[in-house]
Amino acid sequence: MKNDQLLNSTCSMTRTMGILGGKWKPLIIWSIGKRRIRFGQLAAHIPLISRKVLAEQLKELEESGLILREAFNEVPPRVDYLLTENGLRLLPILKALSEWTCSCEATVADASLVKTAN
Amino acid sequence: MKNDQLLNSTCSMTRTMGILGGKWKPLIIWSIGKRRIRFGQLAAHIPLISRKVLAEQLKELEESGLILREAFNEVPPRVDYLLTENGLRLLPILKALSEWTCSCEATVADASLVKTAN
DNA sequence: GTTACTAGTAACCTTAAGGTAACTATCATG
DNA sequence: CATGATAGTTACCTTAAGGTTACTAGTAAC
Repeated sequence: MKNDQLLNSTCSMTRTMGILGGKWKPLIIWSIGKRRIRFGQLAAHIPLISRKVLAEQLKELEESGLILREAFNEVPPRVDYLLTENGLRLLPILKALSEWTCSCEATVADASLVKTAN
Repeated sequence: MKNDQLLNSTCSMTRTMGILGGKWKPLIIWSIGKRRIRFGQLAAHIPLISRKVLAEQLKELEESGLILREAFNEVPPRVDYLLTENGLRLLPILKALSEWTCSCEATVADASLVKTAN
């Protein structure tokens, strides 16, 4: 599946998957949050993703207009990432998502308690 | 990356990606919505996904407790899918996501209007 | 009595996604 | 004067994800 096909859909949920689909982008946006953060910090914050993939995803997020990349002309290199307006507007939604996950886990935990009680 | 690693994370956003990560699951949940829907209808509703992958994703969603599968013992076979409580609670969040996408597109459209005006 | 219909599944193959290791440049420290 | 630190990138390879085709079963319509 080419991602373009998702992006060109007339269904806005399908286009959403074209922008945010995959395993990493919401997590990266959430990890950046409201602060300015360096590449290395970000990589340390999300240890499950390799630096190569992180760099790729960041480039795509920049192209989608969700993050800004600020490179300083220093050696050793320094690059900061931060969310754009559009990226920031995603944060409360991501927060709701993560709370949803926790509440789902709570229902599962309750169910297993009941099971244990039998 | 094994999906289990995401699911076992201590970070709830990472676990969220373990549950909903990928390109299809939110779209499938959104397509089911509040109704009861047959496999074939669902496939027709999301033409970009193949039936094989759709079946796989539905199975995973069922295992995650987000959808229910009701098979009728008929020939030709009939199977209905519908959201569980946990699945239903996701709908408003997905709606917010899709509205977010539309509003992002609006800002891009505005920007190109400005550009055209120059 | 052939055909179509449905909801998958299995085998097989292709493509996308991800991982690893090596490399760059230059300044600061030991 | 060698070492380490940073933010990547490239080449190369592996793994995950997805697509295609063929197949099933029993009833209904033609």
